Amino acid sequence: MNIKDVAERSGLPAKTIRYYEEIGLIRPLRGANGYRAFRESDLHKLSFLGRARGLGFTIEECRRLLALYEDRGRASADVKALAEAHLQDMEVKIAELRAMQATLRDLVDHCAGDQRPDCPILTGLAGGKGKAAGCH
Amino acid sequence: MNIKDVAERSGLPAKTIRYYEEIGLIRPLRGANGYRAFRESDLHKLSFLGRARGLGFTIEECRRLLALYEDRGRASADVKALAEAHLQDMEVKIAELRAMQATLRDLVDHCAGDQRPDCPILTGLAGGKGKAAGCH
DNA sequence: CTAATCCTTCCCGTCACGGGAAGGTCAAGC
DNA sequence: GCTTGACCTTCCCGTGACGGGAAGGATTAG
Repeated sequence: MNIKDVAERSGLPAKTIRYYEEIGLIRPLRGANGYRAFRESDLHKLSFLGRARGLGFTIEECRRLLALYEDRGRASADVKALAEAHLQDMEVKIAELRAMQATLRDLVDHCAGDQRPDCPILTGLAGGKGKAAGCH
Repeated sequence: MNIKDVAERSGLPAKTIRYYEEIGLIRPLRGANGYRAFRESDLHKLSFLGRARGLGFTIEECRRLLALYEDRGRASADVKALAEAHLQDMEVKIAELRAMQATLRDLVDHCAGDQRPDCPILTGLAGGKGKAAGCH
């Protein structure tokens, strides 16, 4: 299989696949012409990576997941720990976003949104009376 | 005021302040020694930027917000539109995170998390039976 | 033979800075 | 006057996870 075939079948852009090889996530063979020659196992790994990335795992987390996936002697506890840590990361990010949202929504709700220049959003950002800061 | 003073007073790192000057968000004066000489108005802008960044606005959004802030003839509708667009962006991001969370949580809940190698998380990522993809 | 479509590597750009080197300046203490 | 230490300056590289595009070789269809 050439790169375009695995790209289509895995749903990943060719650029991404080359990048994954560059950082050592996959090691496709090479044909006599210098072209990458992907095996089914490479395609399989790429699909795995695509799904893991789609769930928000970082590349380094994906690397560990892939290592666990290939390690027949793994303990499912290790996989679960990795996944739960990631769930926790997402929880934190959501909380941050929600906090920012709440603050901004409050400012927005007090803004007339008309042709006049008076704007509680701007005075809030300028450190006016409202509680505007987004300290984490 | 030298950079360290504005850094302390604005809560922004000196590196960030230099960066903001480099991209034209602020234009502090320069002393004879080449040092940046910050006015109160510069400090004020930096605090504004710090709060806007704290609410998750991108640098370019901050640039527009600052321009609106300095434009006495602005319409509050323009500010509100910018803020509401950002609220919408956050809404989308939260929804994405929640979707990923839900999928991963489902996989995690079916994982024993013990010393055995069988792991629904890995089989899910490998494209097994479960619904694992995180297509957006 | 040509044209189109692949493939390769290489390098720069993204976003919002952080780290650190090399070197100039300033204020305090001796 | 001299040193010490805390400042300041610019410059360049690194981050994460790729995307865009150039320059050039390979393959395939007609």
